Amino acid sequence: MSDDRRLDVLRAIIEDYVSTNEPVGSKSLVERHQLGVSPATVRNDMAVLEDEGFITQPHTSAGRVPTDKGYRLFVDRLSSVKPLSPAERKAIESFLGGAVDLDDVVHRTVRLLAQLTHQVAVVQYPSLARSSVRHLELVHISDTRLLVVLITDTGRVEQRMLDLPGALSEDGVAELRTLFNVRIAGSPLADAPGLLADLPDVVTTEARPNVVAVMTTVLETLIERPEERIVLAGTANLARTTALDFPGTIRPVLEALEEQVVLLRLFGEVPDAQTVRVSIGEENPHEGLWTASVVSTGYGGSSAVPLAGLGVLGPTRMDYPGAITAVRAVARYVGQILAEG
Amino acid sequence: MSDDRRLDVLRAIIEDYVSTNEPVGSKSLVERHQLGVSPATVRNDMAVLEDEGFITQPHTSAGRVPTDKGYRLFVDRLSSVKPLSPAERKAIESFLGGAVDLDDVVHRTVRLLAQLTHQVAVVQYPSLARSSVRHLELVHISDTRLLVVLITDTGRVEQRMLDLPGALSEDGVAELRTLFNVRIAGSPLADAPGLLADLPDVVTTEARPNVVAVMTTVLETLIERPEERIVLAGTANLARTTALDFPGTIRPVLEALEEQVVLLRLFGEVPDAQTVRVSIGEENPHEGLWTASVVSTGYGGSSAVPLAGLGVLGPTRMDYPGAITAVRAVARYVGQILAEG
DNA sequence: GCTGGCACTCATTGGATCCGAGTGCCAATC
DNA sequence: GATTGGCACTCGGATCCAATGAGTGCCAGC
Repeated sequence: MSDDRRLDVLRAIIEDYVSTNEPVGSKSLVERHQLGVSPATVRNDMAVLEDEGFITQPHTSAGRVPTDKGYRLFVDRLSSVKPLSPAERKAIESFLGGAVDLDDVVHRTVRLLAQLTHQVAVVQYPSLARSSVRHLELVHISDTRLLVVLITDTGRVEQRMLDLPGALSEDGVAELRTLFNVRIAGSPLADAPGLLADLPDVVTTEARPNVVAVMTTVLETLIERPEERIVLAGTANLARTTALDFPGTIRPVLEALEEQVVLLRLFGEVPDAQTVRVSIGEENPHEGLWTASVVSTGYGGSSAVPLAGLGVLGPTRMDYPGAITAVRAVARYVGQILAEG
Repeated sequence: MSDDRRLDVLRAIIEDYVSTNEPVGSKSLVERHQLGVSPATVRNDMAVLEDEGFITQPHTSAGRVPTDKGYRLFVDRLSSVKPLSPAERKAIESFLGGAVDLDDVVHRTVRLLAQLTHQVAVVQYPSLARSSVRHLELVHISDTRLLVVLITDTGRVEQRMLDLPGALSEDGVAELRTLFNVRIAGSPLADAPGLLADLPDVVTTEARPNVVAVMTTVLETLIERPEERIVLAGTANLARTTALDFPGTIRPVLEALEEQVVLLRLFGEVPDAQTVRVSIGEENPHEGLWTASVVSTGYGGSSAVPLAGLGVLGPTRMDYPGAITAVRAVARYVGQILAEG
């Protein structure tokens, strides 16, 4: 039964190709790995692997290159988990530990991921919808102007300036503040519309316009503005790749990375925080990313319902075990930090 | 006196080179422009221009390409201001007008600039140091926990969680809030340390630890964290450029753009909001940007002391008049919006 | 000072050739 | 039946060469 060896050959091909970035031939394969067979045998195995669609040759007289399907098999069945070195673990801990607020956490995370994996890193801000209200602050600017500040338990802060339809004193603002906080403080943002729905009915007619105005602003604030929700780092790593990785140019990839919609779809259904999802080449939803792979996972929140996603993106010729390990570890630490903060 | 015509020739060379991205020869020059002289005459002028270092030829039998020095002269003396089309003006106004808060303004601005100029756009967040305190909000989370929220007149919000050395009731928090706001609300952040310095001395001994704790946090918050202060867009435009623009690869440029330190230096001494600064090729401080040009200006604040900078970056082969116009116009609109909001 | 003419340069292009890495296949071997 | 050495074959890449032509510099004449 030589099925096992064929998989060994596939693994060897992928490892060599990832590290050398050159199509790998039967001879160099047996030289670099202890396969215990001759090049001719390996060639037979390679022919079968090619028939099955796991590898391909760029041109007749060249070595083999893994296909998307080959990487897929490698990731699913062949790659053993690569443990994090104590030094790396320490680096993650100390680098993320120094963060002072949510923005800082997110930015440190994305740069750390880019550095660990030498790929493009992508981190999504904790979703507003899945956070809870820590506090709603109303700041009296003038009698007809109010600053609405919404603070979530993940440390996110959203604010809006608001022109009131009627005048409101400092004390009036304080009343409003209590009115709102009693209802929504501590509750998930998603529940806010329901919790506030009856507000206009429980206040006096004259207070109503102001209450409605504040309520409208608060509810508007809950609507995500996708523009600001994703942060990138390490795009320069894309330029490190060669013509074999991205046919022609990295431009479509850079363009895809600038479209927030595309990035959001990468985290469309984030897996739970324990699972790392790998999306290879044409498995990706967006055409511009068909030459790339994405390793992503959820972080924060409960493990079943993560707060948001993070991950790395690179050429399909990627060190998957390394990327998976890094992504998982970073996600875990970020989750911890958010839970503490 | 043929000096004028020589400058006309330089202008023509730059215009052609910018639009065609190919070294321009004497023959095609006279074909595309009404210079009123023969190719031979133009050749003589070109020889002089080359002697003076304004143009160069990539190889002997090729046309001429402008040098950094040539672009410099073009920008300083030759380029007439390109007016904004009404459509563009309208687009700027409506696109920026829809912004709901500071983050939104900044992100819309950077994307707008990238789209208008087809270059990489860079926008710096309004500097904390040059803003004033609109309000300092202290939110009582528990008796030993406080959320400090600093809101500036530019709409920027910074927050910190704080563990108190001693217990503090809701009323105590309210007192503290007043204590601080009376002193610093409305004042420039830069003055805050001076305005708060006497605080520990005017409160009771038992209140002092808490006051000092809050004070420390507030002052820490004033220290800029450079990591979050700059936003990019349009990096995909870099990949659009050819081998002539960036020798070899765009990687050093992308790398420079990821180093916040480098970007901050681009705005090191922002010119006043009326002036647009152009930094060409090797005039740039960072080696990675020696093949690029930066068009930047200040925005917001008083025109003498702008709040921060914005600009675009691209190959030295850039449409300078267009970029200058776009940068100036966008800066003006953003300044207006910040002043209103 | 401008222009037409002309010899010269040299990157680019296309074609022809060689080289070699790598393959597929087959007969021999274990 | 799996493995292996041998061998013919393929074809991309490197090298060389000649032809091409865009563009130049220079000069004599207007």
